[in-house]
Parts: sequence; structure tokens; C-alpha cells
Amino acid sequence: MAETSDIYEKVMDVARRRGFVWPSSEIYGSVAGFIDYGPLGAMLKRNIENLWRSFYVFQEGYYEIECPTIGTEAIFVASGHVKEFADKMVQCPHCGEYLRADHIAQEHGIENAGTLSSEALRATLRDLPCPSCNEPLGEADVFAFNLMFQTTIGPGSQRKGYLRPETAQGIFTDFPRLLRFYRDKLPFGAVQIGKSYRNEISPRQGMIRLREFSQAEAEIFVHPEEKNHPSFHRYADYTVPLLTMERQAENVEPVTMTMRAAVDMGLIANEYVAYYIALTHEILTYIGVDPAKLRFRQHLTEERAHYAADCWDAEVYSERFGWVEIVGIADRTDYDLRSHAEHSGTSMTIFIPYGEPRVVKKRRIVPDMGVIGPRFRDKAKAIVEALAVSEPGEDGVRITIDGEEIFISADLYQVREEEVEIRGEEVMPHVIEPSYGIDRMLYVALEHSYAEDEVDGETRRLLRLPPAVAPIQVAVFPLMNRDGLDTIARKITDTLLQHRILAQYDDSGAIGRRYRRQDEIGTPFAVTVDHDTLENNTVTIRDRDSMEQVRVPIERLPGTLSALIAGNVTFHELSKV
RNA sequence: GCAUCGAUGGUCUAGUGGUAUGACUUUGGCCUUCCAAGCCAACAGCCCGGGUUCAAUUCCCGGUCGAUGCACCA
Repeated sequence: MAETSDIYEKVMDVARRRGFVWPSSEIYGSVAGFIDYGPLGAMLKRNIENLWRSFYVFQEGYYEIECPTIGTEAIFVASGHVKEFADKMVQCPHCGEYLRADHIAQEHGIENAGTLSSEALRATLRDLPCPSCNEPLGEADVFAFNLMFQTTIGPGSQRKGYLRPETAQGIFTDFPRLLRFYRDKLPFGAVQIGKSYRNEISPRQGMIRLREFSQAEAEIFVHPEEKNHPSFHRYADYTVPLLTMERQAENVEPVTMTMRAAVDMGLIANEYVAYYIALTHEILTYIGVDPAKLRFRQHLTEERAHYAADCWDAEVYSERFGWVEIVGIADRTDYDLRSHAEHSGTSMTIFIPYGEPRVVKKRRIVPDMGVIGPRFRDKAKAIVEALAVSEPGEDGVRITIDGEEIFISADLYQVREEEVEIRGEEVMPHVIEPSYGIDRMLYVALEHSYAEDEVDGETRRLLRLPPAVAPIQVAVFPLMNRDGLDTIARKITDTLLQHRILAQYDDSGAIGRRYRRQDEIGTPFAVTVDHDTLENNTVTIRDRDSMEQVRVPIERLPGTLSALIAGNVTFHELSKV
């Protein structure tokens, strides 16, 4: 443990010292669960988010929306967060333990303890012993603890609001608008990157459990009976380590297989879920997660939300925290849309036309209102409704209205056989939801890219961040601060910046020290101007990981570096030319 | 939240009832023809609040943050 926690200490030490992650509002005393991203951390985070966008927005074509972080109570009543996110708790006056009030009552044989009010629970608990210290709970107060931050909207505390505990609800509440935007066709998706808030009781795992955190969520709306992804071929042969329910029960290692096989064998519920498992694997390895420390774990039936058809977590192994959930990929069925439709009264369905209109034979019972109206007066309406669903006999039909049996003779209605053309049906889409914790992605990228080398008997600390996410992309050094080398190096820096390559000039101290500084913050490439530059206009590009150098003409720097950063060419390939 | 332990420049640390040691880093200069070299100089610190005391970074109480265990983690 001492050795494993070391890595966390070392990573966080670099993160603090070099401006990746700082305790928030440190000068007034920082608060657990809140962090600041310093200049390099903010840059790294933005790069990770943009990489995520390149997959979900550019590759998948799911456009990004942005909703408020504060929502009215109604939204979270419908989403279930007001009810499900709040626990009735009690603090034992003797030992100070926080306990679930309803759980204690339930254990002592109280039926439906979960539905009792706080007052009723308090009365019930008075004579019950604390499960922790066995002293009676007495007059201990029962209070609801909801993990959502509450606020009020406008003056006078009139309207209750909550800080969103996930970004997803904004996409659900915009569903009717999104449906029009995507011109009434399934499947379509929308994504959102933003802050979410959960008032964690005890956030004690550094960047892993924050009270304010960033999520990147995609909500993909699909036809309930068509869960084959149109581009499934992209990942059909992609292999991913899967820790299925069965393998968890048998306590065996994950099995690595193709997505095609996993779907065919029924291990993954459908192509959509499989597709995003593979895509997630690709994103995570892209940002620097070690594939050997990445697995996809299926939720067990009892931990899965009752409405979810299937749910997988991308878990990354951290030396410090063990297997950490980084991404959740769930088939949420139509739970969210159904709930918002019921609570808001707004239709959340899409009309799907059939290929061919279907002709259906229907029997319609048409009442003779001229007779039924005057004869039955105030019962007439109820009779007509009952008649419509009745099964008439030859001479009439018996129906029951308010317990009274009434015989309606056959001359009071006509039975017509009609052919009705049905052109399609209203369908409530199912939702596939990949949900990413950006802060956790950033942490594991740091932890997995942290490395220590031995160079000439000295330890070299470095972050092996992939060039695409590294906060600083290129460092530019004059070998020595004279003979005009510095002037050339500054000019190169400006040129690179103009090409949107984030370059940093440094002429302070010995060259070796400058390389080390950049190694520690993960800068993948360093350009050095030396005396040969004065002769032939070439400079060296030095590779962070191998510490090797190649010479290239100055005018080819922007193109070469861009290709290296984009991953179109590797340094190894470059050095062979 | 409870219990135990801890908190000294950016980092690691010495030490103390009378304002603090050293190293590394950083900054400026000298030197230096590619991986934390050397020399000179400079910047910078006792977590916050209250108490005891002539005097508190030091002792006491409370808080904050961190580590560990328990609880919590839709």
C-alpha cells in the first residue's frame, strides 16, 4: 500500500506544483470535493473534451447542446432524483453514526417503512436501538438528505430549484425540440459536456469523487425494435475485455472478444451498447489509458437500475483507488421519456410510418343518439362508452352502469364493419446513454502516463501523455542564449503559434534542465536551435519518450510537428527517413 | 459524519514559549557546443479562529484540509 499510494502522491505532487490541479479557494481554506484546474490542467481537460467531441460530434454526428445547470423542481421530480436521490437519515445521539432511518424501521418489522413520513419514522424509532451502539435512538431527528444541491429561483424563495446531478435531463426535456431539429427521424442523438453537482456526504478520494464535476453525456434515441447500429461494422471486429455478469459470479477474469461475437452470444444486449463500449475503449486508450488496465464490467441485475435493459461500466485500474468507474454505458429503454411525458403532459413519441399503410378491419358500434339520449338522459354518456367496448349479441347487449344492469336492444345501435387504413404508429424511442466522467478521465490519464526513467543515474520524471492531449505541444529552446540562437528560436516559436501549435519558448538554465521541465508536464516534442542551424537552417526535434533527436529544416517544422501531434506520423517513422 | 494521526517558503525538511535551519525549485547575472553541471546574488514560510501568557509557529479548545479505519457513495 505504501508503494501504491506513492504513485498517487507523485502524480498529485506534479499536478499541484506544475499547475494542473489545485485545491479550490485555497487562500480561504479549501473545501473537500472542489478543485481548480490550473493552466495546464484546464488545457489538458479541454483537449480531452475536444477529443471526445471528435468522436461523438464529428464521427457520430450527434450535435452538442448546452442547458442550464440549475433546473426547477418539476424536472427532478420527473427524473426521480427528488425521491430517489434523498434518503431519510437519522443521527444516533449516542455514537454519532449516520443511519438510514427507514432501514432501521424495516429491520424491526415495520411494513413499508420507506413510505413513512419523517415524523412517523421518528415516532417509530424512539424505542429502537441504534444498530451501531445499541443505545435507544430516543428523540433523534429524522431528516431527509438529498444529494442534490438545493437553491431558490428568484426573490422570496418562491420557487425551488436544484443544481443538476447529471447533464442528461436537459437533453430529455429538449426531446420534442431535438426531434424537430433532426426532422422526425430515428435514430438521432444529442450530447452535452458540462458541470454537474452532487452534495456527496464524504468526498475523500481526491479527483475521483467531486461535489462539482464535469460530465460528457450522449443520449441516443433509437427505435425500440431496431437496436442495430447503422455503422456497427466500424467496431464489429474490435476486441474489448468484458467482465460479464456470469464471469463476476464465477469470479474469473474478463474475456476479450469482438463486439460481433459479444452481441451474437447475447453477452451484450444489442449492437448499440456494444458499439459504444468499443468506441469508449478507443477514446480511453487514445487519451493515454493503459489498455492492460481497462475493462468493461456489466452491471449485476441487482445493481442495475430497474428500467435499464443493460449497463456496462468502463473501469480503469488505478494504483491508488483500484478499479474506478470512468464511463457508464446503459440502455435506459424509454424510462426517461415516459416519465417526462407523464409528468409534463407533453408527447414524447415519434410517428413512424409503415412502409405500406396497413388496412385493418374494425368493428364500430354506432349508437342511435336520437333515442338513447332522451331515454337515458344523464346515463347516456356512460352507456355509449360501455357500448363501444361491448360484445353485442343478436338481439342486444347487457351493460353495467354503476352496478345497474341495463339491456340495450339491438335497434338502439348499428354494428358497422369498417376498413381503416393505418399509416404508422407512435413510438416512444429507447435511449442509449454513454456517460463519461471527465475529471476521472483526466486523473487516470495522468496516473497512467506518469513514469520515471533512470538517465545517467538521475531519475527523470515524465508524463507520457499522447501528443493529442498534452497541454503544451512543443517546447522551443536555443542551445545557448547567444550568437543569435535565441532570436531564431523566438521566431520559430511565433511561427508555430501562428500555425495553432501550442509552443513554449524557454532559454532559462542548462539545456538538460529545460528538457526535464517539459518532460514533467508531458510536452511530447522539443525543438532545439544550435550552431548547425546558423549553417544550414536545420533544427533538431527531440522526442520526449525516447529522448532521441532528428534534424529537420526549419521551414518543414510546422508541417512535421502538426503531423506528429495529429498522429499521422510517429517520431520513430520520422527518424528513419 | 465519527475515531485516530498529521499540517513550517512552490517542494522536502530542521527547530523553538522571545518570528525560524538546510536542500531542491524559481528569478537575475556569469559560465557553458544537447539532457536537472558550476559560481554569485535575490525572492519566498510557521493552515485558520479563539483561549492561556508580558510574549504562541510552539501549550489548550474549536474549525479547515489531508491520511487511515468505520459509515455513506441514486
